Amino acid sequence: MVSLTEAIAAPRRKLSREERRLQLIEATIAVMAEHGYARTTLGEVARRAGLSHGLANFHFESKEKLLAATLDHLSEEYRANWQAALAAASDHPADRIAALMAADFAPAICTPDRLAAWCSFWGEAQSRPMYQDHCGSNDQEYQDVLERLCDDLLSLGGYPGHAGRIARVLRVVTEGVWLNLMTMQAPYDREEAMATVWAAAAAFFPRHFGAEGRLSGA
Amino acid sequence: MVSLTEAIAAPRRKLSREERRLQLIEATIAVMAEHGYARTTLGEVARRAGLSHGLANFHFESKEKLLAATLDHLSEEYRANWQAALAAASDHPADRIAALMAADFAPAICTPDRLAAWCSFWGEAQSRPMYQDHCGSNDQEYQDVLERLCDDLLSLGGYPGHAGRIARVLRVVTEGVWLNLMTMQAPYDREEAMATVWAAAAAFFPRHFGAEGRLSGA
DNA sequence: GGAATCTGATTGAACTGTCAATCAAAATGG
DNA sequence: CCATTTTGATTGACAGTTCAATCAGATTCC
Repeated sequence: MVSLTEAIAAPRRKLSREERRLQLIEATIAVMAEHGYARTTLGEVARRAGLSHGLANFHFESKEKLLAATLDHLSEEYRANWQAALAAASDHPADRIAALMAADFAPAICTPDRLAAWCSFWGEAQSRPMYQDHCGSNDQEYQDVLERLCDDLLSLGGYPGHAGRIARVLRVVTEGVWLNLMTMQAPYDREEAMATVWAAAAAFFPRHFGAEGRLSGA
Repeated sequence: MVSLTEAIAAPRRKLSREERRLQLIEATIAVMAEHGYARTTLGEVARRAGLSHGLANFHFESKEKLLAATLDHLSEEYRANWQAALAAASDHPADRIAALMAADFAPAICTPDRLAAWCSFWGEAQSRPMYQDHCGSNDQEYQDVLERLCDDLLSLGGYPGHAGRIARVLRVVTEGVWLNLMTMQAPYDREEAMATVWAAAAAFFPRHFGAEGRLSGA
């Protein structure tokens, strides 16, 4: 017999396949951030999600596939975020570059949990082939888009320089800042992190970027 | 003194404390690079060194202390490398900055094994307090030195900009490039890696740096 | 009722840390 | 200069723990 209160208080025991998978993936991100890759166990993930550990195997077949799905989730989320930012930006290459760089620090993307999870996947040799399978093409696409935009802005602004290398610098500055946010005892805040990437952009494109980001008066 | 043949044919079963510790540390770096932090076991380290796993505990008390000693070793080696490079450079801040940046790509430091080991320590949440204890002050010292040099060069060259942020950009570019070398399927070579950091330096200090590094005609 | 979902006990493998025995080298003594 | 003793490095077996994966059975949904 199911009472009304019971039905309200207790969420459906049975969630849809996708909802349950997502719940386990989010728990995996949280556990990875707290305990690290090495100590991310199915038991801990299940406990965090309030489920039994057998369920993780039921939905993902193996721990390895759960981790792969987690990486896929992060990768897709990241890609959707920068593509949405690009879609909302104007046609001017400087605006598009600014949108791309700011997107990496969007509150939904740049959370301690997610940064830590990314770092775990980068750092763990064991996960490297998986990373390349799941993220290699996304990373390449991002790099290609950014390089093309840098090339356009170099022409438009009459700047000297090598588009590929400038794009790579802008890219690794973001990754490096992310790494700083993870490894430093007392990291600087989001504000200062963005000021750092704007400093890099301003160095290459001084008439289009300043310490606060995109210069509108150009 | 042991005879020459003896030294070559049969390595002494008994090495000095320091030699044995170093041997185990080097084996740890190799195993971390190959199997990752999560699958770095005392047994595997010992096997790599041709010793029994009990010996690792005998010399380091615990796995955790072996990993801490390994991080210490990497950290000291890194620090000695950049300090030696600085000592060999002229007084001109641009020369000193160039020396510092080139030092990170010295063949002794920038090996696949060592890069992978660094990435493992960065990525593993579990090792983060240890990293801060053992490397926090070294990282800070490097950053302070670099910032001071950037400040000097800004004044000397009459460049605009914020020394702290420029120093941070130069620093994270190197770290980001290191990360690229680890995570990319087909990474660019050392030559291109250095060209990338020179592009960053040239963006901030265009009269002192070019695509090939330090400009001598300034 | 039957399929899909979920639980928790169980199994077997792998790992860390411990310890008593062993052994090579150094120290000591004759 | 050789024999004996001592030292401490080294081994390998063992105990205790943790974990991934399995599975039989319970529960829930349609």
